[in-house]
Amino acid sequence: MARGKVQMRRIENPVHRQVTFCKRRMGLLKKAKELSVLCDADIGVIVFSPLGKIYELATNGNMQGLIERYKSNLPEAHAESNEQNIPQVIQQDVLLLRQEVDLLQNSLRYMYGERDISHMKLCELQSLESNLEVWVNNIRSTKMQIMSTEIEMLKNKEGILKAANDILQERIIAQTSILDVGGNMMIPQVPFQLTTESNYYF
Amino acid sequence: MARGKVQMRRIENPVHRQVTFCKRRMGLLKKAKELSVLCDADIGVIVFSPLGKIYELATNGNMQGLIERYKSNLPEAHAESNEQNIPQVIQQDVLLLRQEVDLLQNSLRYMYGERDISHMKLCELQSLESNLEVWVNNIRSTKMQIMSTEIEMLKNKEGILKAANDILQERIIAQTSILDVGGNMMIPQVPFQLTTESNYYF
DNA sequence: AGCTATTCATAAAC
DNA sequence: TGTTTATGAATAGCT
Repeated sequence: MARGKVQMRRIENPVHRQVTFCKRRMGLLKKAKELSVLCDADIGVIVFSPLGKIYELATNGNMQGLIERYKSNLPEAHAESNEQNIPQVIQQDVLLLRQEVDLLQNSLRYMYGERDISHMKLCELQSLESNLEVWVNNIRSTKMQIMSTEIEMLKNKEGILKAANDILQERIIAQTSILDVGGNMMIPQVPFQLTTESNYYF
Repeated sequence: MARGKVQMRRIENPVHRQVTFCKRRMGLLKKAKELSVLCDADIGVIVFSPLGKIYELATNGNMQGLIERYKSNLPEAHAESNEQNIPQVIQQDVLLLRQEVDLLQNSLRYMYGERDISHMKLCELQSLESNLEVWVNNIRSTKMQIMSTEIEMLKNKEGILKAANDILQERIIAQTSILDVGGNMMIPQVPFQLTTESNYYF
């Protein structure tokens, strides 16, 4: 409700969620007290945190009595055991999650493939296009960074291998001269190539 | 809370009290629902009106279960009873759907605002970039279509105006010749230009 | 935990 | 009760 409208869905960031839980829980209990005082009503509020901790408010100071009063005035629809009700609750959860999945898939479909932009106005398309261009540019520069790192690494590797190669060549030449005393075995003209051109990612 | 600060005491005027009760009760239940959704909490609210009427909200859809859980006051009780009573198939469904939702939300997060692409792999960026390019191209061709239509329309308008212009010029010339009998008033060399270049949208 | 810029809730009036 | 409006409250995002 401040600094931006909040979406009515579970807050994914656990820190934000905890902070919001704390703040809004206080707000809720305050509102309940106010309603009770202003309108002379008895109110009970029970809050289970996601971790199972209980916060409660009973404006008459007695939650048990309030619950008894509630039960005694209950329409008998709720009186049955909860063993049948819980699966219903879960079924509701499943239904909600399915809807959520549908919604998200639709959004993604819009973002990726099936973009029915035919109904958009020219200025909206203009704005969309430039936003996407900024985005693509960000992606390109990130790609460039990654590739630069890769190239740097490969160059280092190449240097190391070249040095090793040189050393090995000298060693081979030395050994050849020793073994070749009195003989005429050829010294290899082409050294063992341990390095190749770097593979760029295009 | 509006049109003057409200005193935190029982509202004496019965009409005002009833109106406030109705409004604030709705607000309280709304707040409870919001807290439940945003912070993944189970909440129960019971309100007894001054006349004894009951209003209730149980965010898990089952006030009885919530009261049981409250009475037992055992944070584990809820989870245990769930695991005992709910078929594992359903639990798996819920788990899978939750994972699906997470996955989709992550994808959307990429697509929309939080474009922290620094952790993405090169191939992912590659794919993202080409998707966006396709998208931008779609937008451009849609823009072109819109602009073509606009240009066509403007050209038509131009033609109509030019024709009107011609007619008006002829009429003016005719009138001038009539009025100019015996006089030497100048015939306008530059006709009234009713057309201009089309305004393109660049 | 405290501070604002915002959004939200709602008292009053109809 | 539903709607509108002016205003006080709640609170999201930061620090």
